[in-house]
Amino acid sequence: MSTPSGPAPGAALEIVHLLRATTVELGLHSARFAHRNGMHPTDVRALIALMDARRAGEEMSAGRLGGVLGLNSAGTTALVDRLEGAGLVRRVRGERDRRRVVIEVEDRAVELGWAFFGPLIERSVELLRGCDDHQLAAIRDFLTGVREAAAGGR
Amino acid sequence: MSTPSGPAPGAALEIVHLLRATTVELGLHSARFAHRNGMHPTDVRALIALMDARRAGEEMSAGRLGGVLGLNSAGTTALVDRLEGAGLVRRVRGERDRRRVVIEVEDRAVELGWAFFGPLIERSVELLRGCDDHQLAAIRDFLTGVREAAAGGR
DNA sequence: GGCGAATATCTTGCTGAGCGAGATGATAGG
DNA sequence: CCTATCATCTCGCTCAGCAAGATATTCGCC
Repeated sequence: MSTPSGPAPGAALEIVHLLRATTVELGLHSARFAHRNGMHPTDVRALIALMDARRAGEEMSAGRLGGVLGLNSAGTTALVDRLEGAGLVRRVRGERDRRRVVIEVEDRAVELGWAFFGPLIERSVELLRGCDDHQLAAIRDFLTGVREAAAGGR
Repeated sequence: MSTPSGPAPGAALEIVHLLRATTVELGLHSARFAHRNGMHPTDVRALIALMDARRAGEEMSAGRLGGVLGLNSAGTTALVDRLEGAGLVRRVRGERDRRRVVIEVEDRAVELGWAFFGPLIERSVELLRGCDDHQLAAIRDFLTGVREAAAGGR
């Protein structure tokens, strides 16, 4: 009994382990989605980044997409070729700056993603429905803290 | 007003989004670890699986490792060749069944992993230190539920 | 005990994602 | 206009992972 506020000694480590296991499982879930649609993990990451940008109301150019995913220009071109060939995105020449190529997601990709990830999202929301403000704040603070710690590791 | 106990309408969705962002950030963190040590993402996943097995007191054979990672036998052999060449694991012929090859992690790999992931783990534990039992239970139940939902998607 | 089926790993040859270097097309500054 | 710069694409290559088959070991059956 040396921890003044900690309720159980190994409980925290157990939760850290559980977060890692959850991360792994979500990764496998994405991999299944990719495999089932003849895609690669990078393609799924690209679609997620594109949809995030769209939700934020931002344009995503080819170069920026490559930067987010850590690809060089050649790999980015090949990626967009794959996605465009699969009918999931389209290239649109930049209006203001005609050097740029803006990548837009087709509705089909959004539907595809929602059909696969929708149930998981709904289930997650349902899991949170039984929580009070105090508990939601704890979950939010924990995830935010871990995310910042992981990002802070340079 | 349709949610009887839900405290805020969009708060749940926000947390789901936050979990995904955290997952992405943890993946990037692993990728940095891999890149910094001249490894590939699969190599890191393999080391994690090996250390998990060791902590659970189980032996990890080459075939089982490949199964966990979703590789076929050829890819598994190449993976173990890489890790062995880097001095991170060693092959040990099975004692009871001499067809098997048991993969054991070298101490060096454990130290390497701890040096990189240790601070993140410690920070996570610290984040949980301020939580009471009620909040810890909420975090645990949420993560467990999401993990099961992701795994349940076949 | 010995023989054939089953099991675990390794070898060979190939496909394709991603990298480095450089070409092509578009814009801005003098 | 002419050059420097920027965004993207093309070419040639490397290497992770797959499919198929070779090799070594064990187990069941007679």
